[in-house]
Amino acid sequence: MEEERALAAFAALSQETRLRIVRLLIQAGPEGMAAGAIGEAIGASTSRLSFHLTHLEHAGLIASRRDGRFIIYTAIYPAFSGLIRFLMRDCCQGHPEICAPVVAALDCACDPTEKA
Amino acid sequence: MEEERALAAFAALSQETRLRIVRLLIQAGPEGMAAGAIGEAIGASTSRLSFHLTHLEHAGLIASRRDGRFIIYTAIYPAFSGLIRFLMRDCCQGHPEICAPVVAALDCACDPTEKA
DNA sequence: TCAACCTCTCAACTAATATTGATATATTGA
DNA sequence: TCAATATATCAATATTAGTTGAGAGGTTGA
Repeated sequence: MEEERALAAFAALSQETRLRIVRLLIQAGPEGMAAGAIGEAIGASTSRLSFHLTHLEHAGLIASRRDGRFIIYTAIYPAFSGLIRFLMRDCCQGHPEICAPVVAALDCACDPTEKA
Repeated sequence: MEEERALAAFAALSQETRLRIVRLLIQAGPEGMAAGAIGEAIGASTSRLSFHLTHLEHAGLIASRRDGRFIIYTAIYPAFSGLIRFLMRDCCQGHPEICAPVVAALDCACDPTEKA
C-alpha cells in the first residue's frame, strides 16, 4: 500500500526532533552524518536521538551504515520525491497552470542563493 | 516560526482520513468540494469528517467557504509548495544533481498520463 | 584483553490524538 | 415560521506517541 508508506513518512516528519534530523541530513547530502554529530547539532539525548533515528529509518526516509564505531545516517532522496508525487498526483486535471507554483517551488529549493 | 507551520502541516497529513481529504481536494482543483461529498467519497461520519476538516484548516492546508447550505473546501496549493520548499531547502549545497530527481518528481505529478 | 567510546534497547511515565454518539447551529424552500 | 438538510460542537473513551534514565552491545587502540 503506497498510502501506508506516505502516512508513515508524514508521521515521521511531524515531530520536531525528527523534522530537524531530516532537514539536516538533506542538507548534509550523500555523505551523511554520524549519529553523535546529529545529536549535537539538534540537541537531543542519545536515547531520544536513537528512538527518532530508528523511527525515520523504519519510515524509509533515512538509511544507516556503520563506519568503524560510528553509524552514519543519510537521507533517502527518492523517498521524498515519491512522497511529493503521491501527494500531488493528478493535481491539475490536465491544467498544469493550477499546480505550476508547486513545481516552481522546488526549483527554488535547489538554488543555494535563495533562502526565503 | 516556519518550522511550527511545517510540523502542523505534516501532522495534519499523517492521518489516513486527512490525507485522503487532502488528496481528494488537490485533485478536485480550485472549485473544491462540499463537506458532504468529501465524506461520502472517503467514508467518514459527519463528526469525524468535521473534526478532520477543521484540523486541516487550522494547519493551513485547506480553506472553506459557504455556498448556500453547503460548505465548500479547497486545497491551498501554495501551502504545499511552501512545505516542500521548507523540507528541501539547501538540499544540494550547490550541486543540483543531488536533488534533481526530487525536482523531476513534481513534473511527473502534473502529467495526468503518468500514474506510477 | 581492557578501558574508552559510540550507539542502541528497555520499561515506566506522561501527554497528545482519534473515535463515537448525541446534540446544537445555520440555511433553504414551502 | 416549520420541516428538512448540511455541517459543527461537545464530552467520554480508547489509542497512540514521546521522554526519561538506566543499562547493554559492539568497536577501537593500546
